[in-house]
Amino acid sequence: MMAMSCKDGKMAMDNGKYVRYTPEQVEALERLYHDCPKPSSIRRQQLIRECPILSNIEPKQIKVWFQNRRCREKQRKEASRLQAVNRKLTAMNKLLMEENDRLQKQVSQLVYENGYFRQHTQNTTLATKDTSCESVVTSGQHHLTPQHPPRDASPAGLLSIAEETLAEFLSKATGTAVEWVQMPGMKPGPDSIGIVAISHGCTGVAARACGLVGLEPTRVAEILKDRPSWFRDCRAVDVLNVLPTANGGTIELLYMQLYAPTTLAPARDFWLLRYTSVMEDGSLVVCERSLSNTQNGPSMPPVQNFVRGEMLPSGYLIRPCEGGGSIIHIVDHLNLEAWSVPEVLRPLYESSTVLAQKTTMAALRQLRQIAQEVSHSNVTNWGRRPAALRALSQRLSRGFQ
Amino acid sequence: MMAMSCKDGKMAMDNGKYVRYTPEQVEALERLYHDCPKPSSIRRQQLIRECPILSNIEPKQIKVWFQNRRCREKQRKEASRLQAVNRKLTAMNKLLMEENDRLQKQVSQLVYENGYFRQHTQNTTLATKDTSCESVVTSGQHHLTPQHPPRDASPAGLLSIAEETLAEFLSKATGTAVEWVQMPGMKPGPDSIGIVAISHGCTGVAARACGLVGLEPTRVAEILKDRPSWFRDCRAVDVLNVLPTANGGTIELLYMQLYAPTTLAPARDFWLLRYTSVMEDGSLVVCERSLSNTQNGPSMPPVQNFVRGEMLPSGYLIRPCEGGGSIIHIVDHLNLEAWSVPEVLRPLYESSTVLAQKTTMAALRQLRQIAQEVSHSNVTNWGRRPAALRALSQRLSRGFQ
DNA sequence: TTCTAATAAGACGTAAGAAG
DNA sequence: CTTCTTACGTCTTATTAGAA
Repeated sequence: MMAMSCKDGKMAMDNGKYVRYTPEQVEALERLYHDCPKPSSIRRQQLIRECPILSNIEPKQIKVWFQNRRCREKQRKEASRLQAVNRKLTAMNKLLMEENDRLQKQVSQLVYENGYFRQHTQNTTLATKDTSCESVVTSGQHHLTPQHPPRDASPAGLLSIAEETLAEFLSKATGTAVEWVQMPGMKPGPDSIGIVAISHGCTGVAARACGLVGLEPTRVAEILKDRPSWFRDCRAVDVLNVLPTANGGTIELLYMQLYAPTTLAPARDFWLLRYTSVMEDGSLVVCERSLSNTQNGPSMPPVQNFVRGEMLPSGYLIRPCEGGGSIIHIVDHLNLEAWSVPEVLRPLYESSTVLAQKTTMAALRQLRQIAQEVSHSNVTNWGRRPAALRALSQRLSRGFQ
Repeated sequence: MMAMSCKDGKMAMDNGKYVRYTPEQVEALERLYHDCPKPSSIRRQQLIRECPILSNIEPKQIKVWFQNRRCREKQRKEASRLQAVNRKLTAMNKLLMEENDRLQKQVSQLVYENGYFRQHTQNTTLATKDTSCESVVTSGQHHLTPQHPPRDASPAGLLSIAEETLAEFLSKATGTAVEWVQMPGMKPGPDSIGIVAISHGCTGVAARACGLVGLEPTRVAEILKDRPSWFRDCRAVDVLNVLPTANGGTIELLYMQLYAPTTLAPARDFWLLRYTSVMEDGSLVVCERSLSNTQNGPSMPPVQNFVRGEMLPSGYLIRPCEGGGSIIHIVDHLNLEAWSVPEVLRPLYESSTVLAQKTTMAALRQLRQIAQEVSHSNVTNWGRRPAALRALSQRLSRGFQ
């Protein structure tokens, strides 16, 4: 009986032992595999007859050997393919980063040279030509704002402002509406926080950043909208009104207060419209701008001890990445009304670099940190659910045998 | 006796059958694994006692289960890690390419605006200021050439010219010595041949490209030096002299003939110095320039039916990539003496775009094609040697048992 | 012809032996 | 122990013979 049960075990070998094939056998099998990795059952029998070294291996074992061999090759091939792709992408990345760096240098050089030209041209007699040229360059923000019908606080009026804000934000984030120059000391790199640039020669101070984050777009928007949690100068953000739009977006009216950088100057407050929407390609956009009387939009009375600051179209463009994560573009563009502080303090209010460090990069840092926490907590209890689920499905398919 | 042989077979199971553990058992084991993936043998015995569902599994099996489980996790983790890296690199690539595109647009805009300013400034009274500014911008090539002691055809003289050529080539390839603008219709992308740019507002015509190639640097240099094999307009390249340099490089004196694009114009020939050298970082550089009387260098008499063309510092920078392959930068910079052809034909000699398409991109295409052929021939006889070698080593280690 | 059940073959995951 | 290998159970899919 025990003997029978042993044979039932289907080891199907003469001596009932687990054997490894001899190197000669393996070599013969490898050779055959090289010629034909997928022999039919007839071909396999033929092989056994033709090759004396394989004659003591059963047909079933041959079949299994070929199966396993194919499986091994597949696994190895996939792994090496992935590594090759990885190497190529890494190299491409390096090349692109260097090219980026070169372009940034070129841009900086051209922008400063340009500024020089412009400055000297203004002092001379090229007034008419100059305007025509400038309108080509600073295309976006200049001629979008003015010529609109009067707008009020009605939904239609707000939506009009919102859409305009969106367009202007995007042209700064991904277009050439602002002459961005490389942020001093910020080279793009795999370990850097992202690509950061600051404005040159536009009104107010502006900073721009883009980077990758391992979080879903909605989560990113959530985090970034909660400005007090990552922007240390942000004292409060109050949502005064929420207005859904027809296209599934949301318009909010916000009141925001920032701390003053020193006690010698009054703090700033802002009266903002925030527009959150989803674009056709699935990108999430959150953009903001100040509402002011000059636009014929709704207005907000001044608040004591606060100087009303202006936010020019700014925001976050959050694009989903295939395979999780997001590509994020941030633009911060403020006019901090430097005239209202003593002259020695004005650089604090007129420095794009300061804005980039305190706001734009702080946002990226916050996102990076949260993404890291999430990924770490994921790693610890990883690989547990799948097995349990599989076990359950097996149990179900067997009817709880 | 048969029963004994079955036990000898070490299947070590009650009924001698290959069994898979029940879903309940797997679930229990997974839970234990989650708490402690590497239990000691004492701990394992304890587990069997504590967990009634595992009581019919032998201690040895438990040990094996944990071993296999650890192995599986390791494999899975490695695979998912690779994939995650891949996703991240892909996203980073996308971001960098978009940023690149934006920067290229910005550069084009600035360069044209600049040209406009420069043109109009020259017509007015800013002569003194203008020079100071221009020297900042077109830094490299302008003020490197003139002030040198007279040089002759001696090794020292040639080396001096070669080193200068190298420096000027590099400043065009990786620096901002030339105002490169995006080649019309050439967007960088994963499927594109590389990043291609053409010159704006420098003497002669110039094109620049960079890209990745799956070939070793020495092989790349070999291919690129064999210009007639890939540059259809190249009629002949003769090496007249070869001179090794102290730093392991090579200086060659070449005579090159190009076909004329039409029969209405005479062909061009070139009298070139080519300098091949290895940089400290392992990069291979092949750079060339024309030798002409004006430099006090060696000279070459004119050839009948040929118009002597001028090659400004040009060349190939070939940097090895970790994991095989190369990053390649190409600069082609010619002065084709357009004055010598009828006016209607001059655009042919003055178009950087034509140069880029016929020379610079042709080089990249040739490399790409050869790399592809190599990789294909590799794939066909792949995975054969390792197995045979392994089998041999096994046989050796066993002493041909 | 089309549908269905039986069969075969392969992919995938995993238990356990072998070698280092 | 880890890594590789042999062998097997399970599930899926392609093929085919027989029935509607």
